[in-house]
Parts: sequence; structure tokens; C-alpha cells
Amino acid sequence: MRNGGKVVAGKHRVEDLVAVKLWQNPCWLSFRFNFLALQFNEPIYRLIEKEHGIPRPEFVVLYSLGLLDGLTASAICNSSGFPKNTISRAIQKLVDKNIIRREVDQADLRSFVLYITEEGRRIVDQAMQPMVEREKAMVSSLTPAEQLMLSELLAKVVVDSPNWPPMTNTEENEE
Amino acid sequence: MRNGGKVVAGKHRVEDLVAVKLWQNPCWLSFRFNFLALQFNEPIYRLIEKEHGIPRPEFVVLYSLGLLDGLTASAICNSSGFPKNTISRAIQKLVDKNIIRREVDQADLRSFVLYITEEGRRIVDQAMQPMVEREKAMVSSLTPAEQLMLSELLAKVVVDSPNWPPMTNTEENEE
DNA sequence: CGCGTCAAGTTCCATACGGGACCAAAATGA
DNA sequence: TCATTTTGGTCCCGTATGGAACTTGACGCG
Repeated sequence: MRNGGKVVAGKHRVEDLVAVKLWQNPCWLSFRFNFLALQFNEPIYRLIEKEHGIPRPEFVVLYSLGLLDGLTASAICNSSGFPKNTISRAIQKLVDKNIIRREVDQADLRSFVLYITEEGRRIVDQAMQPMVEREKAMVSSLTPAEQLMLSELLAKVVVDSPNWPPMTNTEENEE
Repeated sequence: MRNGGKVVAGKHRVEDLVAVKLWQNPCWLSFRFNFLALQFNEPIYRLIEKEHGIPRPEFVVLYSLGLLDGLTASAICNSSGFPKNTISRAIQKLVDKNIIRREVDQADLRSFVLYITEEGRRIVDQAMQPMVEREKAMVSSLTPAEQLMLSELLAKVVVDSPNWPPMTNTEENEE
């Protein structure tokens, strides 16, 4: 594996590809997002699954409730991007495990309001630690000022996201 | 649905949750990444699938080769984060469709060097357009200077990623 | 009021996905 | 040189996943 500290692969080193995707990529932004999201998610969710037996969609629900108790399924869907059936399943599992609680919303009998239980609270609090640590590690190459800057810029983009055009089928608008 | 322009859900509006995840979230960074990655990926890959019949893992391969021809499967894995069996399958499909070409690497008889065909080139070039457009839309709320700043900061983080600690099982290091 | 439309959640189902075992070639090293 | 380990890639298989159809309740409207 060692080869001057570099991994060799075919005609190109792996780092070559990353470098190209970073610097000669028309979609520089989405590459960076995807790459970093992946680097964060993959190990973290693996760990949480292993430690607490909670797979990713369930943890997304739990985490959301940990931040803001009394949500509905659809709110979690919209903020997380998971499809509603996946979230629905996750909620059921969590209710079974007594990690969250579900009450019919009296104002809208179709929907349920979800609450985290003490058990659930304990789990998020515990699972949170490695997440926070990893986040810290991820930005450790930036100065505090840069971290703040990054946070602000990304937030600005997130806030603007509802205004993005809805990705209509540009070429052939058949149907 | 309208309710002063806001979507109502249970006790909280959906935007409330996004706001909390943005501003009162110990993992502010990963939320932003994941959210934005998702907002980009979901519609784009849906479109590409529909337009060209190429699902995400295959397009990842194609895109990579479009940026740097003559790669191996493992290089693509490492830069994209997909597991190798998924990439392997994708490559096979693409070879079948004559979108890429595969040659044994004479220097290492285990591995194959991949090349994009003219057909493949045509497809990426075409599929690229909506991607680039969406990227532009995503950052349109930032000034050019801010865009540059964002690019640099994210790149810095990506470049540093090999140095991150390997996410060891913090609590119980059994086995 | 009914009626059509829309939204919240659930269920069904085909399949894409990824973990893990596996094979062959290369590196390591004694 | 041969044994051992590591790496590139494929295969097998169980399962999580997400699209689509469905149910029920809310809402808008003539």
C-alpha cells in the first residue's frame, strides 16, 4: 500500500481523482457536499447502529425530536429528505422500542404528534457525543473565524433553498 | 396549505425544524452538508435516470471518467464513497451499454482501466448541463466573493479529511 | 351541505444495495 | 524461492429502501 505515502491505482493515483473533482469539476460544490456528508455519515451511523442498534432512519427521527420535541412525521420528512414511508416505518419501530411516544393530534386527526421518552433522551444524549467530536475533527483544519464563516455561508445557502427552481425537465417536457 | 404562507405541521411549522437544525444544532455542519447534498442530488439523479436511463451509481462512474479518463474501479470507490460491489455492478452495466470500455491493466493483471466511449462522452456532456445550472442556482444567493470563499473553505476541509481520526468505538472497545 | 382535491400516514412489493465470502494477482519478507 | 498478507474485483444473498397505490381526515367551494 505504501508507495511514497500514496496509494496507486491504475494510471492515476486516487488523490489525483479527488484533486480533479475538487479543482477541475464544473460541479465543485456538490462534490464537496457529497464527499463531506459521506465522510461524516458513514462512520457515525455505523457506530450508532452498533452501539444502540438504531439504524439511520430511526436515528434521524430520534435526533429531530431531540432537537425539537412534539413534531409530526411529515415535518421530519421535509427537514431530512427521507421519504415518508421510510420515516413511518422508523417511527413505528421507535414506538415499539419505547424510545418515542405518539399521540393523535387533536387539531388534525390524521396526524400524530411525536414525543421523545426519557429512554430516547438518554440515547440521543449519548449518541450525540461522538457526532460532535467528529464534527470538531472535521473542521479542525479551519480557524475559528473560518469555521464561523463557513457556517454562515452554508446557512445562507440552506435558507435560500426554497427559492431554487424546481428542476423541471428541461429538454423534453413530454407527458 | 396556505396559512400566512407557512406550512403548518402539528405543534411546529416545518420551517421551525429547519431553523432549529440550522441554529440550535450541535452538529450544525453535518446538517448543512446533508441537507444541501440531498437538495442537489435528489432532483438531479432523478432527472438523469429519467433522461438517460442511468441510475446514480452508474452515473457516478461515468462522471468520474468524464473528469479523468483511464481510472480503475477502486479509484472511483475511494473518491465517491460507494462500496466496491456497487461500483462493480455499475461498471458492468455501463460496459454492456457501450458507455464505457474496460481494458486489463498490463501493469496489474487484477485491475481494469476504464475508458469512456464517444457515446459516454456525449451522455455526460448532456447530463452535465442541468447539474451545472442547479449548482449555479444553489449558490445564487451568495456574491461571487462569497462563492469563492465557500469553495476554498470546503476544499480545505476535504483536503484535510485523510487526517481525521478513524472513528474508533469510543466506549466499549470490545474485540 | 355534499363534492372534489389535497395532505398525513400506512401498506405492498419489486429491487437496488451493501456486507461478507470468495478468487486471483501482487506485494511483502524470510 | 515459497509462505503470508494485502489488494482489485466479482458473486451471493438477505434486507432495507422507496415508488406507487390506498385509506382516512381536512379543506375549499359552489
